[in-house]
Amino acid sequence: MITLTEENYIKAIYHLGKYGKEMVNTNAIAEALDTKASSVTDMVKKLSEKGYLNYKKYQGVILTEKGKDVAVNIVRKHRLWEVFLVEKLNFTWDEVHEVAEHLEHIRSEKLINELEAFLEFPMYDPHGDPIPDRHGNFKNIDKVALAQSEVGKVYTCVGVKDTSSKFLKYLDSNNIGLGTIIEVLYKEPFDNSVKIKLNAAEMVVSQNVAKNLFLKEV
Amino acid sequence: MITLTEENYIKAIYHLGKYGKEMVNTNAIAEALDTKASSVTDMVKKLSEKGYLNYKKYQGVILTEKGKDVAVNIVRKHRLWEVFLVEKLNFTWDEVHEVAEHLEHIRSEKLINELEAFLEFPMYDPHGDPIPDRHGNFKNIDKVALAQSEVGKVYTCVGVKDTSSKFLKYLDSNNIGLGTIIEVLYKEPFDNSVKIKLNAAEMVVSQNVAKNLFLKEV
DNA sequence: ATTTAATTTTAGACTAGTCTAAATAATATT
DNA sequence: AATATTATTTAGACTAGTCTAAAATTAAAT
Ligand SMILES: [Mn+2]
Ligand SMILES: [Mn+2]
Ligand SMILES: [Mn+2]
Ligand SMILES: [Mn+2]
Repeated sequence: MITLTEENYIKAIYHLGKYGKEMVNTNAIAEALDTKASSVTDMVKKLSEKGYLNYKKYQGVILTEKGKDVAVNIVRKHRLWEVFLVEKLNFTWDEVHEVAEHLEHIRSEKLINELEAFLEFPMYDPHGDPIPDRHGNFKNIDKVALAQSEVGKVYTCVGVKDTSSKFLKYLDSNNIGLGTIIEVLYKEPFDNSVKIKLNAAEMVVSQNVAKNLFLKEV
Repeated sequence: MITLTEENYIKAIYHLGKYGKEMVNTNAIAEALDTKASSVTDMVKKLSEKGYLNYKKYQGVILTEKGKDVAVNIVRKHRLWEVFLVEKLNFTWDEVHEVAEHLEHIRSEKLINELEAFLEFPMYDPHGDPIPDRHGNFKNIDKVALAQSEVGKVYTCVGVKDTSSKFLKYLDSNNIGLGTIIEVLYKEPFDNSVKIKLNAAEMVVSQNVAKNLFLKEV
């Protein structure tokens, strides 16, 4: 039996370690889950004993295959619920995360597979993140942050890194969303801000924004 | 803050006490929640302190208005999710209860109100039970158990008392469901079994079945 | 190579919820 | 009315998860 709390730890470790590929240290987990480092130490010991990850004292943890399977399954549920909320229940992309955080823990194979079919097997969630299929397979779209884009080229917005309500509302208020066409006009070396063209208008976004907006060449 | 466990206790007490109108004793709660009487005592003390019910030692508990509000809201969520599972996700009426038991605890006003609208404001759940509106109002249909029906009259099946998978599958295998027309042919005094006519065929059902099937005169 | 700082772990305590076993109260039976 | 039975509560212990404060380890800076 796996608990809701254990699932949250495993998912956090999965994301912090780039899909479970890198080691993750204690403080990073504590930060992500808004808890204390000592609590994390206790939990990773337990998760290690249960076979979800490998733990070396003072070194950090890395997910096992078993741990990655759990993580991917939760991510799958999280993203499918997000699609449901936006497509069927009139949620906006800045409202879904909090609710999906709870729905992702509902345990029913039939529920999630039927939900997926009901939504007609969506490939991406409302933030542009890929949705794993029932076998845990998914492909990452090759995308580049606006901060790493090239001046003069034209891109489509395909995702966001920061999924906080604040950031998403900022994008909304500037008419930036998935599918928006963006031309990179100029990069200011002084503060790394970027001048872009969208909907025939020009605007300047900060480095912070440029780092959290993912694009794909058209 | 109210916990998931507290919600389950309050809902159980609500059902055991006929919509929170009657006192409920410790053992009944323990039985319903598959827990021990001593655990119940601890919990009702806490729920009493939190104002969800009135507790008198050795006497039992009865829900306060605050407690009833919580209960009705959980029942609302439970039944709306059941409708969703049957109407949209191809669940059968014997599969929904277990999953709804978890979904009912997801806390989001917007979620449940949008879900209700998405389902086009259903009046009844898949077992014929009424769904409270967002203000907690609902009306009980006037129904009678097959065991209390009158010989010679014709009824429609409008609900079930026992919602266990076993009972519902029994009904399925005999082609009895909500809306089924049933004529009461004969009541056997010896064992209180009932002979009925449905779909032009005759069959005999046990007292146990007769007590758990709700009908309405046509 | 020491000292300092940052990170991580341990030790001990706390809450929520549960259990068993013993004690108490209420009810039923003689 | 006294006794036996049942229902309920108390006492003490346990697990999951968390915290603070102190100890131990690792990494950084002299
Ligand atoms: Mn979560
Ligand atoms: Mn998302
Ligand atoms: Mn429940
Ligand atoms: Mn139901």
